[in-house]
Amino acid sequence: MVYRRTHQVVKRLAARRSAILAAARDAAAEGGMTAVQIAPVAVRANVAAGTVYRYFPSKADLISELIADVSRDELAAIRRAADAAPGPSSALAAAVTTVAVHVLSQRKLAWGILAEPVDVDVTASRLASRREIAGEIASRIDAAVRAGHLPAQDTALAATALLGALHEALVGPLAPENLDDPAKLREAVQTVTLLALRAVGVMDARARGLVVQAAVLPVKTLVGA
Amino acid sequence: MVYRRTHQVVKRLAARRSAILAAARDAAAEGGMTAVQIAPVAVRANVAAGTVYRYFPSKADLISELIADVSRDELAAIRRAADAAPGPSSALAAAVTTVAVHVLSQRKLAWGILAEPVDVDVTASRLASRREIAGEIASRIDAAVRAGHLPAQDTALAATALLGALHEALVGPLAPENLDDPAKLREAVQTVTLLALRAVGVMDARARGLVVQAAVLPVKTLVGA
DNA sequence: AGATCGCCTGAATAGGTGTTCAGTTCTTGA
DNA sequence: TCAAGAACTGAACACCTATTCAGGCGATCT
Repeated sequence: MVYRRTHQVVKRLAARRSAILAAARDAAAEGGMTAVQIAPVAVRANVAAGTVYRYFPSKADLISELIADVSRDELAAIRRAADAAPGPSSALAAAVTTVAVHVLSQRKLAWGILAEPVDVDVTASRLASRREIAGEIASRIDAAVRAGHLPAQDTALAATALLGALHEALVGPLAPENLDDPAKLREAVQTVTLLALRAVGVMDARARGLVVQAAVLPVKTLVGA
Repeated sequence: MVYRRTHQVVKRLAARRSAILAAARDAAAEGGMTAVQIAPVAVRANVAAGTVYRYFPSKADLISELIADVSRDELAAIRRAADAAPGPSSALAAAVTTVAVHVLSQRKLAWGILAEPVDVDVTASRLASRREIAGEIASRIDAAVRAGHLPAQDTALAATALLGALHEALVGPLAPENLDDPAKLREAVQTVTLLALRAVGVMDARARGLVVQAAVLPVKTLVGA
């Protein structure tokens, strides 16, 4: 054999793969999942349509991996924010705020990942994504319960409900329009975070305090970006 | 002219139209929106595929009307339940419980109406549906606020968030599995109702009372059906 | 009964996008 | 430089379902 995968080739292949995924992500961020079509994505990634199939068996696989990627980033951000908080309740508040800020800063992408109609089956991947995020939130709620800050409850169901509330309120079809204005955005984030905290049993007054604390870092991050 | 729409014909036309809509609804209830395809729906309704187009300009129109229909029923049920309640807070609890029970009793249909991918554009219709229901919930929250039972808040956003929480927790992909068991079902309804009430600022203890009260009628209705 | 008109039928059509594959280009090691 | 094999290309293909329409059928009124 006179052809072997040299290091250089391996690197180029990996780069192509990332380029295709990045192209898909960009397309989704701009035009939602509808815009993630093989031909356009190929153009963005500077390859031919057929090439995409050398890296992903099917469109479903491409999108699934896109979803997994975005989820991974999201999960990491949530953990980072929560771990930096001083206690279980603030950690929960930080986690919720992080989700809110993230979905708002990439609304089309978030909608695409979460709920937008796609012509291929990506249920499994979406399910996994939700499970990861919901699991993280659930364990934060759990920690707060164990610390005696919240009443005992079905934390899995609560986490799911919280995410549903955030998503629907912030990126769903009824989401407020002018969230491009940083002030409005901040307000929306705080409003839904407050709702979420109260939902799991944080007292109104205490919840308001947590919201303000939690809002400082993520919103700063977002507005700066 | 020797042919005029006689009463009998008008009635038959109306019946056909209803039959087609009913067929679409049945299909959606059984197999989700994916199952709402012109040919199968036509078969269910005992007409030819072409006939569907004598009643609905396009598949999008058919589905839009289906969505509107279901919404109308839903809204009526919510109003009925809320109006029968003794005060604004119970009315809100009743409204939320009604939504929960309804989506649970027709999960596939609800998922189809709300969020399932469809190959035609039904955004407008879905938006209208959500707006109606969210509006009703918002006005119930508003009434409770005005009565001094809840803190002042952005009621529109709160209503949207509540619906998102209910839907995600009860019919979303992470919804618990065995909700066919009436006991589990009742518990799930109560859990999410409790979350919802606390979210808008009802105190934990009071919320628990409202939940139990509100659960009596709708759950009985559901389990009986 | 029969002339007339509209409703119904269902096979054929249309359109759009994921997927394939024969041919071309590039990379490697001798 | 060159043989061998891999990767890439992009036009053609395949498939699926909404939509159409020419012809048949049935209803209406005189």
